[in-house]
Formats: sequence, C-alpha cells, structure tokens
Amino acid sequence: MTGRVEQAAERLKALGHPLRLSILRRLVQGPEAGTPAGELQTRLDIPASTLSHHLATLADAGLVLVAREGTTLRYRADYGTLRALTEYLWQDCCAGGAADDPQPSPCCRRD
Amino acid sequence: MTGRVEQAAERLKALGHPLRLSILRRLVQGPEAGTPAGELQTRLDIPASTLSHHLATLADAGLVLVAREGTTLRYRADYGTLRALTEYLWQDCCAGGAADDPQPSPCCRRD
DNA sequence: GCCCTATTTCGATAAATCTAGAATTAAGTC
DNA sequence: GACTTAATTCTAGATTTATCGAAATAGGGC
Repeated sequence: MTGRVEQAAERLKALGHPLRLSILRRLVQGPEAGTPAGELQTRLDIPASTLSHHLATLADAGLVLVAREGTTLRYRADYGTLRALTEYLWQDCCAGGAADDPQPSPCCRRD
Repeated sequence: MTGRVEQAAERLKALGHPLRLSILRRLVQGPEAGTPAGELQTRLDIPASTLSHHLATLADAGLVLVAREGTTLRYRADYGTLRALTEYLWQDCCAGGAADDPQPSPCCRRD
C-alpha cells in the first residue's frame, strides 16, 4: 500500500545522488538497447561494486531496466517511469497542484 | 564550484522524502504569500522540531522561500527553482540529454 | 521589564546510506 | 571439468540522515 507521494519520493530520492544522476544521464544518451554495466564502470571510473549498488537502487525505484546479453548486463532508462515522475513533479509541485489548472508539460512548451 | 549535476541531485534528494514532498505540495496548494510553519505542523501532525528540520532542508536546496511576518514564518515554494529542476530532469533525463539534439524524446511518444 | 506565542537550534539516539575490497555467481569457451 | 570475463552479493566501517524532546531565540503585547 505504497501511496503516490511515497512512490514519487522514493524515485526522487534515487535520483538525488550525483553518481546515480550521472548514470541515468549516460543511459539516456546511450543506445536504446542499453549500456553494459562494464562500460558505465569504465566511463565513470568507480569500483564495480559501488556502481552495482547504485544501479540496483535505480532499478528498485523502477527508473532503469536491465537485460542480460551473454555475460554482460545491459541497463537502460525506463522512460515510462521517468515521464510519469516528471509529469507528477510538474503538475503537483510546479503547476499549482490543482488538477483543474492544466499547464503544458515542459517538453511541450517552446519558448 | 558545484556543478549542474550536483545541484540537481541535491534538489532531487531534498524532494526525495515523503514528508518533504508533502510539505512542498501543501505550500504549492496554499496561498502565494506563504503558509505559516505552525499551520503546516498542525496539518501534518508532526513535532515542530521535525518540521523545522525538513523546512530547512528544502530551503537549503533553494526549493522554498521564507519570510517573517510578526512571530510567524511563512514558507512558500520557489517556482523558479522548481521549474528549472523539472526542465532539467525532462531535458537531460527524459529527452535524450543533449540540448542540441532536436530528436523527439521517447517520453513524448504517445503510444 | 515580564509574559506569551511561534519557531528554531541543540543534543542525543536510532536508522539508513555510501563506499569499496573480497568472495561469489553467471555465462560462455576450450 | 577448468578457465576467463562480467557483474553481483557479501561484509564492514565511515558518514549521513531522521526523529524528537528540551532549551533557546524572535517578536509582539501588557
């Protein structure tokens, strides 16, 4: 019985670490099929166990997906969750909270 | 010399707590002039010291502003910061990261 | 000045998080 | 089976966070 606020908070918390935010950015910029953990480790230059810990945090929060390909694990961003989180943040925290005051999402505004 | 990623992470982390996210939502829904800390305390039914701690966290992150009015302190959301954070999250994590990359993000696909 | 209310700061404790080396699992190859 | 590579899980120590009662501060009134 995890409420909407609790779930959003968990996801925001998962994003609230420089390393994890950097990881996510790399995944977003990487190929759609996913980025191998080893490649992330090389790029970020951190111990494998540390990286694995952060990847698990992101995965537990539902922000990234993982798929095995032989001996390598490919991680990729879960855009559905990310989009939902961003829109939640926008609507409930930036746009006055009221659902009857629909403001366009940041992605749709071209100013 | 706090980088962009670090600052965003700090703010996301500040939002990554159910109580703080609830506080912010109340501020957003409350009057523009701000909501007294005491009112938040009554509504959320938590000790004043606990509330004060979380308000300080939000204020340190630049997500809320405070103004004294007699003996009461009125807190209000800082929409500038909130909007910047949401847009950062959208552009860098949902929309492929590169600002010079005009490709539509997977987030915007309505399928 | 002395109160009263509103809120923060202090202090202490419990719990969670971060980091990373060492050991382990998983999958493939010979 | 033995070996190699990829990545995770185990384990432990250091740091940070969360909670909240008690004490302190700030700003009025009387």
